[in-house]
Amino acid sequence: MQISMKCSVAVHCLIFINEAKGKVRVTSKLLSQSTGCNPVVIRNVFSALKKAGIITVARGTGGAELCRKPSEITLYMIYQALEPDGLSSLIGIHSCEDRACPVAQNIRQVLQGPYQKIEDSIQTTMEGITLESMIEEFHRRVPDPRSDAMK
Amino acid sequence: MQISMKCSVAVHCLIFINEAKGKVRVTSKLLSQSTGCNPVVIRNVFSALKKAGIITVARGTGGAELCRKPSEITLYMIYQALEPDGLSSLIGIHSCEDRACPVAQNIRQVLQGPYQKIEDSIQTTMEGITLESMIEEFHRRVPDPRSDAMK
DNA sequence: AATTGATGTAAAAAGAAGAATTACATCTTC
DNA sequence: GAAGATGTAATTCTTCTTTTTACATCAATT
Repeated sequence: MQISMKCSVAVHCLIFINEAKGKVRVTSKLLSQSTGCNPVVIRNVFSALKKAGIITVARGTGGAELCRKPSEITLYMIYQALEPDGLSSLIGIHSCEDRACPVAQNIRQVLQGPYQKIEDSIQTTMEGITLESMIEEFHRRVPDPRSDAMK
Repeated sequence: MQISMKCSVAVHCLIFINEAKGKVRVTSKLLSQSTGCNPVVIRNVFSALKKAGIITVARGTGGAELCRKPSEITLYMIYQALEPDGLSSLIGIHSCEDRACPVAQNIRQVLQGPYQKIEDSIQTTMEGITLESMIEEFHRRVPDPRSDAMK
């Protein structure tokens, strides 16, 4: 399983929610139009982000809002929210433990250390990337008319 | 696309080839029995490792051998040999550039930096893992009767 | 309280990607 | 030339991801 589109869709949603703050009510329909995904996909992303304590979603009336500061939301939090199995789902090992060959019987154990190192390095890198930094990058490309950046 | 079984199968093959050196001729059939994969899968792995200059395979008579020292073979080399598209295939971004929304138009660019960082960290970690270290780990679990480890 | 427009989920369907297999050409040694 | 291997294209089989359908629930408005 790759670091899938779900993750990039989630970042898309979060940036959108941040930009829309105080302007428009962010519904799953609105975001489905912006992302090109089905509204159900957005709602599932919402559901995951909500469970992770990243956003709140109003029932009935609708509308999503961040419930943390962008500087406190890391890419790793977002990824973990969407992928219940975490990074270990990123790596696959063939199964052959039941074979007579000693290599077959031990390959999983031999690979475990190296693969753990890879997962750890991904996690560390992801933890160093905040939503805030991505929003800043976005504003570098699309200056906010309200902000001082235009002066 | 995940860091797939192909990669773990390749490491399996390389350790096997190293262990078999001077003892038995390593054919695709033999490794298919050890790994549980179809011989064609093994031959495809062989083909990729051969192109990467990691092993040589004798035609006609058969038999694979390492053509580098295990200390010179990194996990990244192995991975790259098997995945032509490299690490970028590990991460997916939804496509929505054609939409009117400014977030949609820029999300790809915004994510590019962060995702590049992740790929770089994976590469660095993989480059630090050698076949030699994995063989050592294997021997810690299955002492080689020929080696001094048994004395 | 009925309507409207939204969320929350389960479940089915469609599509894409990975892996296994078949088939056959080619090669080397005996 | 027979036997046993590799090399590779092409097909089939599976599995996973993604999309879509369907419907229950909810909150504000009329």
